[in-house]
Amino acid sequence: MTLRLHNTLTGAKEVFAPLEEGHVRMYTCGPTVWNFAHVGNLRAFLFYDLVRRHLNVAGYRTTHVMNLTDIDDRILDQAMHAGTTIAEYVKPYEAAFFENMASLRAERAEHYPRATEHIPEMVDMISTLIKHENAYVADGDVYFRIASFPKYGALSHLDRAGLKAGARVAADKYDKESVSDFALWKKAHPEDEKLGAAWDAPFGRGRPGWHIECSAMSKRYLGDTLDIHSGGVDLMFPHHENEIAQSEAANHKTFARVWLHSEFLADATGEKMSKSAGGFTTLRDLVAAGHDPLAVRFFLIANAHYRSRVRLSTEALHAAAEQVRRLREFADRVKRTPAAETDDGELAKRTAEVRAAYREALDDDLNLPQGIGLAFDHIREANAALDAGRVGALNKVALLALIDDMDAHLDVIRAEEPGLAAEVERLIAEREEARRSRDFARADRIRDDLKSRGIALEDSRDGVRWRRISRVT
RNA sequence: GGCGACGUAGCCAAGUGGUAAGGCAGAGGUCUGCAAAACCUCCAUCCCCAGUUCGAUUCUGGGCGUCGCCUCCA
Repeated sequence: MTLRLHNTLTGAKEVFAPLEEGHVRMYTCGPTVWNFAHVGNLRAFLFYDLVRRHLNVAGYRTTHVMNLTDIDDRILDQAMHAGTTIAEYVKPYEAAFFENMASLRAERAEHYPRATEHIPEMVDMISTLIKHENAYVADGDVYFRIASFPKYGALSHLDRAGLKAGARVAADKYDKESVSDFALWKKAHPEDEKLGAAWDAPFGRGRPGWHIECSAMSKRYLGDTLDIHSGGVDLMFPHHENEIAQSEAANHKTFARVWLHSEFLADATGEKMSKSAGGFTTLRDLVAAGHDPLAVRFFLIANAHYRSRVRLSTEALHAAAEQVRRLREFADRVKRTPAAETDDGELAKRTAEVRAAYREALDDDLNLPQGIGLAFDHIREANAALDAGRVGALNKVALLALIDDMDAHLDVIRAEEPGLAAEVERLIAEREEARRSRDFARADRIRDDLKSRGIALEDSRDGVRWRRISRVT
């Protein structure tokens, strides 16, 4: 089983092997905590989660770093309007980010470095770049000299001529040598002091530019060369391109060996969801509309391949919720069904084949949608076998192994249900009483009532089962 | 203007040079007090045109359409 990943740098799927045997160093671009993350942001973050989970499945230990950008122009603006410091302004959004990640069941990264806590590392790197003449000071600001880095544009495949032809580069008010030179350090303005957004540096008091934090913090936690660097496609240019320029000019080493970029999420109109464009949807919005975070998770990682665009829609979320429901139902059924006398040997063999095929799909550039499709096909077969009483002890073990394989990525199957409220339990008992006395009208009334409150009941030979259901139809 | 992606059933979506996984929705059944769940059956020739080929949805060219990046952006 060979893991192959699509490397943006080469535009091809490549066999993946980390620099250090058995250990993957991975840096992923995290949130700018100036606002609540929208579902598009969350898609990227869950993509990182999928990557790290599959690396673990493939037997690698991971050191995963995800930065928190807690200083940038938007934060400065907002903090100013709010009359507070950037550190205070950012707090609730940072907390919301971690809440989102938890309810979407993303595994925690090993490190979540904050930009403002790594100013010295950035200052060091900028000093090195100035010394090497890859950067220059202009009126208190420091810029990276793109002319000093011939490889610039290799990742995004944009050449300098193309950039100029864009003609959208604003007329610059600063003394940059070239319009495409980008800021490493911005001179402090008086108002920055009140916001707590100014630091001393050999080249003048100020604050860091956006890109330098990733170069400095990845070096601090992962060293000069990363195995994997990933982010949304929209970070490819200029952000990732700039990171490469800074890091490689400063360290004289390959910065990241593999670049993974996840496609964006579109809103209902089919256009990219973005904060600046106005309308965007947060996890909180979806939950308020009755969607289960587990369905949102499934939708974001399993509905479509990470390199294809997806459109957020109620229908798609509902389909995702149904798939989650089916998976959970199946897992539950396999677990609670007593082993049959007969064990269908063919079924066990097929289960092993499906497990292998599932793994292969994931190894092929993380094709989770394909893997899920294969699994669902088999689940139908397994359900039929359960109906027919052909699932014995061996088959149960095999099927549970398949479920575990899937849940290693999905993590929506074994996620535990919230406990039953005492009142709901009482109502179920009451309904059972009504059924025993054949008062079906009353029994149905109770069931309907529970359903409207998001609890579905199923009568079966071995008792009443309940489960939470999506309130969205 | 430059660079790029995509266009598969009502919806979402995987995929391959040899006549198209899966999920949702829908229809009909089995089971059940009724439901639900589960299972069974039904439901597409892959945007258009031309070319390469024994054969293309899959390769090449053109067209149409949608979208992205080139500017803050996951």
